[in-house]
Amino acid sequence: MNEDDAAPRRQRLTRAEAKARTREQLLDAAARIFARKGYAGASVEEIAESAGYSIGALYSNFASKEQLFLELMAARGEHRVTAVAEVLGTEDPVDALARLLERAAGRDPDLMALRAEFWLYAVRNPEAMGALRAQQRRQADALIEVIGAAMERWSTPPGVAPAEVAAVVLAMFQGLVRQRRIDPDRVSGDLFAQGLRWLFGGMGSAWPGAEQ
Amino acid sequence: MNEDDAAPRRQRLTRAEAKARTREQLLDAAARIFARKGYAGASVEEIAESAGYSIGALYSNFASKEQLFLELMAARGEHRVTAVAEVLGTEDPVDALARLLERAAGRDPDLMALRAEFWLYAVRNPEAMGALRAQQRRQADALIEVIGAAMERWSTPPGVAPAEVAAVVLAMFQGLVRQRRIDPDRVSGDLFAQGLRWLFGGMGSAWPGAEQ
DNA sequence: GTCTATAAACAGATAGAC
DNA sequence: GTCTATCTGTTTATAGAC
Repeated sequence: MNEDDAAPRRQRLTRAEAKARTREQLLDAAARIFARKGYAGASVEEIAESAGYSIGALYSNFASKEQLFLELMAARGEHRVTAVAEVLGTEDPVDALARLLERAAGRDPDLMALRAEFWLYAVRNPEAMGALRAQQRRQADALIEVIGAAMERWSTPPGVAPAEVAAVVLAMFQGLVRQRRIDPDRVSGDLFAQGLRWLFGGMGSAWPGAEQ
Repeated sequence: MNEDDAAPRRQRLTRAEAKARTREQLLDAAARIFARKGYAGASVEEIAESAGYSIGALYSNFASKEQLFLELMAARGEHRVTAVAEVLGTEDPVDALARLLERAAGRDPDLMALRAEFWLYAVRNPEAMGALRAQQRRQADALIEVIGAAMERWSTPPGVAPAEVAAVVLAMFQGLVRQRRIDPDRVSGDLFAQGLRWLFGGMGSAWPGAEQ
């Protein structure tokens, strides 16, 4: 209805772009503060200040603290379209897998805390579980692709489902990262790669006493 | 100085016993509420009411909300001296191990939430990490005993440290329990036992392409 | 020892200025 | 669109009655 429709490109930013930029900055700040203080422990004032805005600006972009958190939950995980092709070119799939996940965790030190916060929130508010489930499935699917390809180009076992392997690998990884934060002396950095070797080594051989 | 010293056993409870009982009830309530609402989200009023007492009674027994939480962190984990001997008598160590941990988790549905809450608190307040570390070591040590014995009475590999195996097993278990709460359809109940079979099966065989 | 009442600080959310 | 000022409810913690 106004001239912006005819001339969307101005000197710098249109109003819509400016607002979108503000939203992104607020979401980034929210990720930071929620990770460091927790959902209940973080205040909207601190989030707004950390983004360089006021409380009013926050409420102009998000209906409530809870909706801000939910939007953050839904948005994060989109960025994690892991570089699958890169991993497949290497010789040792286990080392590559270990490096892939270590790198993903090392990129952001607050990431595991935020994930734990998401998990707790979803456990306590089941109506939000869908968002977390979608995020976990994206993560698992990316891993399934890598693992499936690695299993195929290598000493492939017959009846092993890549989806199950991916779940176990992810569980092992997340569990070890959490344990390592508590007791670094007892959980060495190589333990994940070691565990992966045990895991993949046992997939081909049958278990003595197991009929499956 | 009074007659209680001479006659500690009365009709019902001494004053000290009554206070200790109140403390225990408050700690139980705190575990419940902290697990359901989180540390910051729980109010001392709700904890006191859930225990059947008033706020005043709570502050008569604990200096602050934070000290109540810290005392809870230090106390829990004592109860978890797992029944090791029972497991060792069975034929299949993997099934036994799977049942052992599943039972430990199934006993209290709030347990994983409380553990996650402890982890987040300790990550955010490093001075409290020692208490969590002590708790994790007790848990790991109990598992090391079971695994070490199982590894010995069975197709024992030579250079595998039970402590490392225990860490990996625990990580896999905790990770799968968390994933299962998010997406039960993709993480079946048998997956943990399956993962254990892969893991132990691969410990004996060398990995193709690995020199260790 | 535990309860009631209250103090003091802080939270989430809103209204109107600019 | 964003900021300042404020309303309202809730929180931790304390003081004094019993």
